[in-house]
Amino acid sequence: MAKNGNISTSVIKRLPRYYRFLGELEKQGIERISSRELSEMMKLTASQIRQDLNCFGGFGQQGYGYHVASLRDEIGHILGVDKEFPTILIGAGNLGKAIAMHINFGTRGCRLAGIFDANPRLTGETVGSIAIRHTDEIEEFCKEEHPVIAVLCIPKANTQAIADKLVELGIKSFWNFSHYDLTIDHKGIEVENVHLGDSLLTLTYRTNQLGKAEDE
Amino acid sequence: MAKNGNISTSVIKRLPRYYRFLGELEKQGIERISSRELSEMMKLTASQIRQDLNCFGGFGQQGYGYHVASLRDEIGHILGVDKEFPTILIGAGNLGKAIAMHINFGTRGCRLAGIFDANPRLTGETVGSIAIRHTDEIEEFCKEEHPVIAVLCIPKANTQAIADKLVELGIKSFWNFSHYDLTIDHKGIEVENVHLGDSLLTLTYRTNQLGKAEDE
DNA sequence: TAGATTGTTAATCGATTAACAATC
DNA sequence: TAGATTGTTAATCGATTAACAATC
Repeated sequence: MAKNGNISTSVIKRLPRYYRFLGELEKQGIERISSRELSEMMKLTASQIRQDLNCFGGFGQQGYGYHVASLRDEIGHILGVDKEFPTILIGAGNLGKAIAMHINFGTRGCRLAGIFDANPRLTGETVGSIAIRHTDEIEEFCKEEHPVIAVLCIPKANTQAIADKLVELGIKSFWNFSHYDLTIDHKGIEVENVHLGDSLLTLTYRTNQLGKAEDE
Repeated sequence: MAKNGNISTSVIKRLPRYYRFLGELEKQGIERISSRELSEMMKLTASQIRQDLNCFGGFGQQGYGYHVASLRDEIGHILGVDKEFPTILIGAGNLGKAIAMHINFGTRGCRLAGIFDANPRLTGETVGSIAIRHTDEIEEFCKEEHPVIAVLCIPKANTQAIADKLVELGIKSFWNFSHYDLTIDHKGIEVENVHLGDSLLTLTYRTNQLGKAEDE
């Protein structure tokens, strides 16, 4: 299997969604599904599903379809849900705490190993079962625990500097929630910028368009 | 101006980013910028920028470029930042509170008018300056205040039912954070699904690929 | 075997990039 | 005017969809 290699990002971005839908199907006790049935559930074309899955290998069987449980396992494995990338979160404000509590890192190949904040008043406070450390301790922590992923929930002014520092300390991937477009020029570093504000603005745009259509 | 109409979603999704970068430039006191300069900052092509902006009108001037402040204003207007869509947020758990506190609704064409939670113990507690109401009050609230946008920070099991109810109460647009793919079949309803877990999972995938490349 | 449904190739569609005439 | 840079058309590229032979 896994004739992996250069998969387009369009495909990659659909994989977690397949994974979720297959999880639901499995939970409902459904054993097999055809690309056509799945396409109706997910509101995309059967062709696209078959095309996407075939980037990684022939997971289906002619005349039968796909075995839900094993397809889900395959996709999970491709995504890396069976990994345990040590992960740190920087910035334990409203958003940082919420991300720490709300996201199940464990089911997504990550292990949340440490939380840091520059505010000494937060030091020692716990989020879930994890104590907040002061940011001064990041360096030592990285040398001991070798985290690979950093979640950034910090003000935009500090983001680039902190990220550069973290790269030196061995961080390979950033999940960036600050209102700043993080770019790292070193290669071998991955960045996922989440811009919640941008997401809301596109909804505002579409809401506004609804009103205009009415007027015609 | 505004030869608006059927703009592709690829373009729409880039608009908030243009808006942010132009805001930064304006803050730095930069008056004019060419598509080439902007393309270098934003890491996309000058051609794409000119193409994108021309969907809406000729905002530039040959031989000069674009006037930063007025281009920003134009894009802001297109996005609808000058609107005040009344917005309600349902689910005042970790994530709901964080969204309420962390997102500046006002600068994005929205006015956060109410926060609701099913847990009566939260009723009366304030988030920012807004008191949490019990979900039983949503109906009355909608009849009085006519909110247009709903932010859903609720468990996936309830999402579809609550959304359907809200459509009846006049909500036009959903910003959905639940781990559920909300689809509304009524037309004239907009949905923006935010799947933070999916976002993390694509980062896990890429992090995993980094390790593999090393082995070659 | 016959029916169903995949894997895969070919056709279409849309988005991005390149090029250049228009024009400030 | 000459130089710069847009607006816009044409060319390219990539992603999606359609079609169908392979095969379970």
